Amino acid sequence: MALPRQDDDFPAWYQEVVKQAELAEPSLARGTMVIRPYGFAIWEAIQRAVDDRIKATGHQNLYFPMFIPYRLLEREAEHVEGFAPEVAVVTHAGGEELAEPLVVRPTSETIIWDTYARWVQSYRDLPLLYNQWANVVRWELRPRLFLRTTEFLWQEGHTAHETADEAVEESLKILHHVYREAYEEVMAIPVHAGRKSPSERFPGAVETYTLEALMRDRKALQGCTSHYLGQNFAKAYGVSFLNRQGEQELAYATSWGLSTRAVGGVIMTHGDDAGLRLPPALAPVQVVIVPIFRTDDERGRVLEASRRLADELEGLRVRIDDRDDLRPGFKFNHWELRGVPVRIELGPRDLDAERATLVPRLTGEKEEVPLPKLGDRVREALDRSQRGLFEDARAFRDQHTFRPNDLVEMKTLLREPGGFMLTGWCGSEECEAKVKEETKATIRYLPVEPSPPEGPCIVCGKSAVDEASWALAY
RNA sequence: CGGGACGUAGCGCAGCUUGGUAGCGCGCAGCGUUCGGGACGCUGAGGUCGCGGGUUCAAAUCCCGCCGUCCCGACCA
Repeated sequence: MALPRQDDDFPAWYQEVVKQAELAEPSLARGTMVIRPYGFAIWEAIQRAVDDRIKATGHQNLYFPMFIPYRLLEREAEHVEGFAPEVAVVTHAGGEELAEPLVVRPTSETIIWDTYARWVQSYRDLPLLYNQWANVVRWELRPRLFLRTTEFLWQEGHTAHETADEAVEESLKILHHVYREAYEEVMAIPVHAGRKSPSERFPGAVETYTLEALMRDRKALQGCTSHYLGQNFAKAYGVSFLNRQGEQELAYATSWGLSTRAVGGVIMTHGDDAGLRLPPALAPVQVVIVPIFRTDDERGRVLEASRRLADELEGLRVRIDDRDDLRPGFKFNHWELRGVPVRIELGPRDLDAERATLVPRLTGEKEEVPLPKLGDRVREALDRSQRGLFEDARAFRDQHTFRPNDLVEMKTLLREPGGFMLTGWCGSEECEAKVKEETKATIRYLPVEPSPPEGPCIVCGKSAVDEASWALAY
């Protein structure tokens, strides 16, 4: 019943919230999950936020199949090397062994670029600005609900461009105007936009951009990726076009994705010991009205007033919890666990005084509001919750961002209190690997534009080429 | 895949050492009393004891094999 405390056991807290709030549960095949209606509603709200912005930036949705001939995967060397270990392969179907095995897509660059080859002949055919909502499968070793499941839902955008500049611009546009906005304005999760180090890059990418957020256990979560793929996939799959100079040229690619992992980010960014705290823009239920009564007479009065109130809150997602068999205290806990931003208590005492009791999930403080003012106050409380969750998360993140002077200090800070560590980095993979070996921290992001910081590499002491942000990560 | 823990009712667990009628709490159903921070009483339903094999008159319990889950590590959106 009671949740484990976050400070005592964060992973146990997380699992219990997901289960008790009825977001999702593990299913039969290892690492798969059933997303329950309440959890799926949160995902749908994220989808809407992302999809609207994808379309607003000029993209169209389409759909590619989930089965990809194995040989297609093999054409891009880096790509196959990166994904082969975690790919599920179908060898039998229709009661027979297949002449050619099919992979269940771990991502769709291969089939999409193989198709694009037939769609692109001229610079006039470019750009292709397409996105698909799909499920993908990656055979992960250690699954975790929402954060890392064998099958997950996501969108993957795949664009083809005439020039490298245009493709780079596209991948950054998506990062900032689609993903960052969805994260910060809708999910109320503050993020750092950055660039991945070569060792953390997507297999086959020239550059991988990322949004990184800090969870309440002080571990970082990668919120999405946006890749500039250069001409690698065009070359592997033969996507060439006649350019403005009349020469054959390979198209420039981007791909970018945001997955159901984002739901996990919402849980771990905002949740507290009482359960979820959902930003109103995302909350399947924004306002819950809990009627309080003893006698049948009171029940009639209070329920009627509740319905009137719900009507007045038109346009908001309002729910009246009129279950007869449960007492108010139980309902309070029930909806707090589910993160509903605003609760309104309505009982005989309130009605007699022509007021209602309003309780924002953000603060938990009860406020008595005269009925005529309630509509305005509810909307105000929702606005305040949306902003408050974001501000809280940002303050938490900033309080957990440090600039250690040496590796020893960084190691100490990573352990307690934890968070993002900003340091100079010389750019060598050896130094990166050494930090990982000694602290388990990895480079979460580098600035989008490389800008050598003052001071040396925290590992080797040579001059730094980049400011790296290190953290323990999911 | 390596190290550790664990699989018994929907959930959490006891029972196993020393083989012999499968139990407790929560939840669930019915009825009644309750109702402003996780109510209570009575009655009741619910079990291939993870799966397969072995030992035995008899296996949740002992033996062998397998499967799965969780935690820690390597891989990762």
